[in-house]
Amino acid sequence: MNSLNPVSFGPQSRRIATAKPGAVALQVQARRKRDRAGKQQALIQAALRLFATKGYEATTTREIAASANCAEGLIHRYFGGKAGLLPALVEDQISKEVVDLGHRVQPAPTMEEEFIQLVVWEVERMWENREYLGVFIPRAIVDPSVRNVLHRAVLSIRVEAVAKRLRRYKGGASLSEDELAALSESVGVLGLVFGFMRPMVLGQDRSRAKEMAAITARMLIQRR
Amino acid sequence: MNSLNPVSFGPQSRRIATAKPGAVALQVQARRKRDRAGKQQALIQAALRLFATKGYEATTTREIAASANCAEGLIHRYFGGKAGLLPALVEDQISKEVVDLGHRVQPAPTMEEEFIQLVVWEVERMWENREYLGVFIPRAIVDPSVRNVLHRAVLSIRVEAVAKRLRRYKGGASLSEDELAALSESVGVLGLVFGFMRPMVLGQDRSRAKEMAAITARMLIQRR
Amino acid sequence: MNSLNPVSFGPQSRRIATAKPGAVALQVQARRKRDRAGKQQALIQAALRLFATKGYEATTTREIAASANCAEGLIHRYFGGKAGLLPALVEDQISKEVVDLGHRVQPAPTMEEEFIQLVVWEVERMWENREYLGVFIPRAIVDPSVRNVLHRAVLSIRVEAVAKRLRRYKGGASLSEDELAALSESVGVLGLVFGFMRPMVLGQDRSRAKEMAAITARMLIQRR
Amino acid sequence: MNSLNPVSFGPQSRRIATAKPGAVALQVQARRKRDRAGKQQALIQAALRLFATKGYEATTTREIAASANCAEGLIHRYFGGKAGLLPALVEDQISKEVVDLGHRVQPAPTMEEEFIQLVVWEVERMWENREYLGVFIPRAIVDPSVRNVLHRAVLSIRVEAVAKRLRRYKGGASLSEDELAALSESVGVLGLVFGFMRPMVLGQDRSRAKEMAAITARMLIQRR
DNA sequence: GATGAATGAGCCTTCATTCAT
DNA sequence: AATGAATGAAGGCTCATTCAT
Repeated sequence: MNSLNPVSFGPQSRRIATAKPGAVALQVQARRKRDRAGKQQALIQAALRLFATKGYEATTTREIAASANCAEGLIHRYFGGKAGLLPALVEDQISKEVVDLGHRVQPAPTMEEEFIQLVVWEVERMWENREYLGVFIPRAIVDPSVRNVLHRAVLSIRVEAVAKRLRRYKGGASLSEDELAALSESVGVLGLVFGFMRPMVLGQDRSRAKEMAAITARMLIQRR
Repeated sequence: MNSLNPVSFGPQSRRIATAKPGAVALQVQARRKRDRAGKQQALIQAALRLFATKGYEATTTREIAASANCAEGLIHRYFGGKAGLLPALVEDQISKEVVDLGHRVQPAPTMEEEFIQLVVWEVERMWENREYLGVFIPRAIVDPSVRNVLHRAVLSIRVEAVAKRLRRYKGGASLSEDELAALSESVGVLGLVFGFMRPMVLGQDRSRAKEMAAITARMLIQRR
Repeated sequence: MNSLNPVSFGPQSRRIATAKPGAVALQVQARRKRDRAGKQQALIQAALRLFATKGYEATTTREIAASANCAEGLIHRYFGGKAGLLPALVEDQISKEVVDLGHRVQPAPTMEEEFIQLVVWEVERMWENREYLGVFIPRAIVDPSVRNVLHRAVLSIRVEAVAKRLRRYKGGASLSEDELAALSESVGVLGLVFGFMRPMVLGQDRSRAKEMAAITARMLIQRR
Repeated sequence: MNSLNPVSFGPQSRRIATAKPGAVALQVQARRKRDRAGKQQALIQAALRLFATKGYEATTTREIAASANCAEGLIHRYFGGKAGLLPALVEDQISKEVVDLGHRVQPAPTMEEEFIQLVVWEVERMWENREYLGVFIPRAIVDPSVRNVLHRAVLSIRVEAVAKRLRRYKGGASLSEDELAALSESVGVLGLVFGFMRPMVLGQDRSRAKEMAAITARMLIQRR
């Protein structure tokens, strides 16, 4: 079908191929590798960072692509557009949340200590997840459907695990069910407040926030 | 919203034809009211509502102007642009925050009750201010310089007032200075968490959030 | 509200105003005049020309705006987007189609001559309207709803007027109603074919096309 | 579409798992069939249909490839890009246009009848080729170099054949050379107008268009 | 001073084309 | 040779800002 072109249609090609002539061999090698999973992860990570740093709306797809070192079009191919990155972020976060409480934090000898160490651990976790929280808290404020996602991610899944751990202690017997529930929820609440809100929203020094978390936890649990 | 908008006619009807020709001058004045303060307030209120509802970036100056029933250009004339509405919002909020704790909440008979009532009151206050918080929490996450504003608005100004009120009680003698400070701060923290975060960010039912606030407050303050 | 800005929010303005400093006075004067009707017409004319020259899809809003010497945004403000220019084009054409047959073409002495002169006139009209036809014929092929518009514009409105003029002649008595109708329609058909299709679609020389139109018209009307 | 696609399985089922391991090679061949001519035809047909239905610009190479059930890249390999499909379409059309007038339409007893039957036949032909016309008429409007192609395809090649057939009749003696030429051309013109323009561009009912074609043809040829 | 029409930079998205596999 | 993942230029459109009225 090559030479059969007796019918000439004037200048056809409107998009002229870019030459990109002097490209360094290494660069050329770096570009155009087929690594779907890798690119997706890179885009998700870049989006997370940028959304957290500048806000969702203020972040451009151009920036995300540049930061992920891949083409802008992939955002649309993989995630259906900028908006599709948000669910993808959630997915990604969930898939990484395999780490169980029990596997990481050894039970403490007393309930008081147990509670405090759970709070401290949770504060740390929230800090680690500050980028996710920084992206989704603003969205939750504006979009009710995001609130549930956040509620589950931040509180629900923790509460029962914490309650179970606290129930093991004899001292727990003196706690009403309501109080136990309140304590269990407090772990998440204190984690959120002192791990994320204080340093990221209210600008408090992080080590001070951690101290305050411990003090408050102690006050909640200690009885005379 | 005090001295302004003295002539409220419901949805400000514009351009109602009048027969009297001598009324023209007055009409023109009515249409192009020289009511700078009023327009400013209207813009601020409209911006607050819209920013809170849709987010700062997603809100257009057109919408704000339309909602405030005045010209888009005024946003730039009065506030120097869309971004200038944010400091104006803060100013406005501060100017309204003249209401003092003492004038509204009568001291309770016991420190326990006092603490709980302060917390409950604070929860209510945060809920009332949910629009401001909904605007500035997302901005604080993204802009460190906003964090201080928020810290002061949410916590600092309260802490000392609360501490003073708690110190009046003899029972307070058994509290260390650290504990007293922690309690004082807790008022703001619990207010923020149960008054704003729970209902507006985590989607929890508001009455349930209030209950939880009271339970947690009691646990913090009650000792056997 | 000027000096009250004690709360500084870091760098706010993201879009920096363009200076456009050395602009010539004349240019400055040329720009930014308020002339809604004029701009609309300019856009419509520019769109018509470009759509006719390059095709609807191949024409960019950027080009249209540049060609009309106004801002791209106006296309969306006035016409609701690129697609809105098409109905606007039709409107515009209709509003200009006030010229009536009778006011322009004097009746000829015989029906034969009358018919021929009507055809010749119609050929001319179609050539004058070649830009509109060049825009809407391709769209009609693709969008059935456009066909009716075109049908009316090209044929319907003419047929009755032509029939009326032909009926005046005694010689017309020898024509059946069917034949009269066919002749009336033929005016539009011949106009379209020899005024537009031949020169613009089949690349025939225009003067040759006009000759052919006259010959064909004569054959249709002349009887031995 | 003759010799190709010899193994048609309805909607070509891809990747049906087979137990036989020895069939792998055959399967692979089936999936990546080395059927260049077939793929080319499939692409051309798909392009023709889509271009005719949605317009050239509005059709994406993705769609074409999907519709032809082969890879997007082939469009570039075989035709040098999207634009290359247009000449290929013309080629393809020409190669199919081997059918001669004489082989299909038997001469009529009188010249009048002959002329009318040729027109009717041409109307039918244009309708059959409406997809090609729908693709190339819009292009001809925009690209002068296409007009010649279309002129030849629609008119030139017919005229001489028609003239030859009409000359056979004695009645034809009474026609001037000019009139004969005009009649010969009229066959193509009437075909184009009533076979394609009327139904596809002006939205007229096709059977009505055919009637009109016959009436007009009769008027052209019949003399008293 | 107030208005809102006009501006145009920059956004998200599409899609022809390239090229590693 | 065939595939389709990756690319990125360019498109339509939005909207903060400017400025003639």
